Amino acid sequence: MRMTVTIKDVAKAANVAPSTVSRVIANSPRISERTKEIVRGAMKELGYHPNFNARSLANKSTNTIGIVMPNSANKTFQNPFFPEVIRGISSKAHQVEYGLYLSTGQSEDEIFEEVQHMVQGKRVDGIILLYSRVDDRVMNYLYEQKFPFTVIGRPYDVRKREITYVNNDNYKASKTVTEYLLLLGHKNIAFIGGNLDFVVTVDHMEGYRKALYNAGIELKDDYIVFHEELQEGGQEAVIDLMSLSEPPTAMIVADDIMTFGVMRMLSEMEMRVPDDVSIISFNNVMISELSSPPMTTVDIHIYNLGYEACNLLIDLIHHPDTGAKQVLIPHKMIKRQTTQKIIGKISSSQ
Amino acid sequence: MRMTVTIKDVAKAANVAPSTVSRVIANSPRISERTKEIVRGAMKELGYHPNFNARSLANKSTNTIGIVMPNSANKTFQNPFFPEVIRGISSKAHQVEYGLYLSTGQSEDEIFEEVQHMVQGKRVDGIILLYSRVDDRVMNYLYEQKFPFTVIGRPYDVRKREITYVNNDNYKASKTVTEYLLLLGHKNIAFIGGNLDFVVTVDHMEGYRKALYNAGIELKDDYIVFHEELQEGGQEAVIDLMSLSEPPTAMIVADDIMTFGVMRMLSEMEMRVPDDVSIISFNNVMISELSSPPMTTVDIHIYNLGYEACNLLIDLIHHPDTGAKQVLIPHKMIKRQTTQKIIGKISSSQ
DNA sequence: GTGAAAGCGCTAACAA
DNA sequence: TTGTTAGCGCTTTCAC
Repeated sequence: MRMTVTIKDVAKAANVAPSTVSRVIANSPRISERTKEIVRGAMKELGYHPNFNARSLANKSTNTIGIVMPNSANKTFQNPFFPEVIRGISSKAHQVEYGLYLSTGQSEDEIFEEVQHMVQGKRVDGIILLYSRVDDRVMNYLYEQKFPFTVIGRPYDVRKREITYVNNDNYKASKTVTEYLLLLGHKNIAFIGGNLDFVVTVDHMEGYRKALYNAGIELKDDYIVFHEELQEGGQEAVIDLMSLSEPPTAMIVADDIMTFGVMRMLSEMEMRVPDDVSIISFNNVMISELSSPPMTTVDIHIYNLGYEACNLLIDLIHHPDTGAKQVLIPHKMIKRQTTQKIIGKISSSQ
Repeated sequence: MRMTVTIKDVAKAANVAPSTVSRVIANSPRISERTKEIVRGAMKELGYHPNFNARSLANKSTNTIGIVMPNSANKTFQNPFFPEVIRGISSKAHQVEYGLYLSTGQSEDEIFEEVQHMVQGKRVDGIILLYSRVDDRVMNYLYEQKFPFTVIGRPYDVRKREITYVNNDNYKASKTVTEYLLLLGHKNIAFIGGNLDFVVTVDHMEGYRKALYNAGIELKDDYIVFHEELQEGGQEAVIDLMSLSEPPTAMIVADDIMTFGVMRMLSEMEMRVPDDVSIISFNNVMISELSSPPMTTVDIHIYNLGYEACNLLIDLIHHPDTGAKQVLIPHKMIKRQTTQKIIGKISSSQ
């Protein structure tokens, strides 16, 4: 294999000093156009490419950002949500010529250790957390280290204003969606949430409660279920809910993929959607429109979440001393065909 | 912010030479347990973490592998296939303490340029290509550079044996699936393939042709359609196919996600699956079992594809001079409920 | 506008 | 078993 060509080789070939070559790479204005051309010529001729690690070492900056995903041991990760956020992140990162480094840990401990390595080993300049957990160890660590990071989702605790994040107004979205169902005449509305450790689940819950409260409808514990697993979760939830003496006529589901499970189980039980049960869920991932019937869901603009998170992070890296920022990505309810007025149905009480 | 603690600081604190500390990090057997302990103590005390870039520079190895995805501009990337391969890759990578670096390019040109940077800039030790395209520029480049890389899918051309890859026997899978449909009595079998630039599509096609040929059934061009887009693609394909004077009674679909589109459109046309049309597709991504009815599909063991690709790559990096290897991941048809015997010509019974 | 030289933090010969 | 020292390839003062 041919030897690597370094800055020195180029310098020799162009008859200049290594430092000059370095300046040409950085396109320093203090170098004359003439020598720039000569040097560039030599670089081309020799097939020179700057060594990334050498630059990073001298520079103390890597031009790469770390992406930390929730523990991929469970199936959470299979959610098309992730490719889509990453697509958003990628897009911004590519614009500013930053690279992406991915966490590989499968358990919480592994991830934590990995993040420490990224940070202390100076492997990345900043980190994006693709999730927000209640009292998350990784987030706390990053915060204490004052390492640049942004979160997709909102921090649960009081440091809200000291942490840079991008989020949807999940509380509001959930509230609206509940109100919508209420307007359609539903009174027995179930809530199928994700893992309660995630802040988004908490927010969804609160929105749901508030809407029911405002409408003067009593909260039924039986109508509220949480499930971690996306596929089985949805299915189990349906079994539980439909076994109740007064089964719900509408369901709010935390995640589109879960909705597939919900609809699947419902159809197995020969319940029709939306005739027997109305459903609204969240996210609007690509395949959401491909359910039969296509699902009504809240588009949270996943791509934008990723893009903006990256944008904020880049800012933070360049200007570490400006305060933390928070960005809210607007959501939008996409009405498709899993919701319907409750008219004929006599099964409702009160 | 506190100064970074380096190997020298540790050396001083432990009263040894920097090189000794370095050897302790590498856990060299030539260092006595006693000094190892002392040094480790000092490391802990000072909160030492090795600088990744410095190591890489001195080492000429980065312990990270690059993942190159197809251009994420189009929706291909949203396929849950990708999180799942990456999960497989992650898993192996984490075992051997390798990091993952992700391509961010959106177009073919951008990706090509990026790969060059990764390779020439020594940013990664090896690369995994998550797709195999006919006559792919990136693959050709890597091949010429003799840079360690593995492909998920098979190279199209004659260099088959000189390139390390992991693949399914897509030809065979497609042939089997076609034969199965034939056995169920179907004669009008359509094929809905992906982008013909991808080798997998070619292989699927060939398997389908071969099975029909063996059965003495003439190939109808009208029954063969290709679509790039997963969602719209499936739907458009159905429109075309069902408009034929003799519409197919069975369909082989390149991808589970596409099948969702296919089923969606079919249900819109009030065609029932499997009563009116049987469907088999490929991949068995997580949500495949959540279609209504759950789809029959070929499980290609996506996770294993990723895991094995990473495994091969690590091997290649450590032993660049052993020849190229090829690994075939077995597939398995998962019979669910979208296939059925064709009994009466008129969709009947039940 | 350009060059010389001192690092960035670590590894690996070569010595001892 | 451990220390000395010369790099790895680049950036960046400080001179000129």
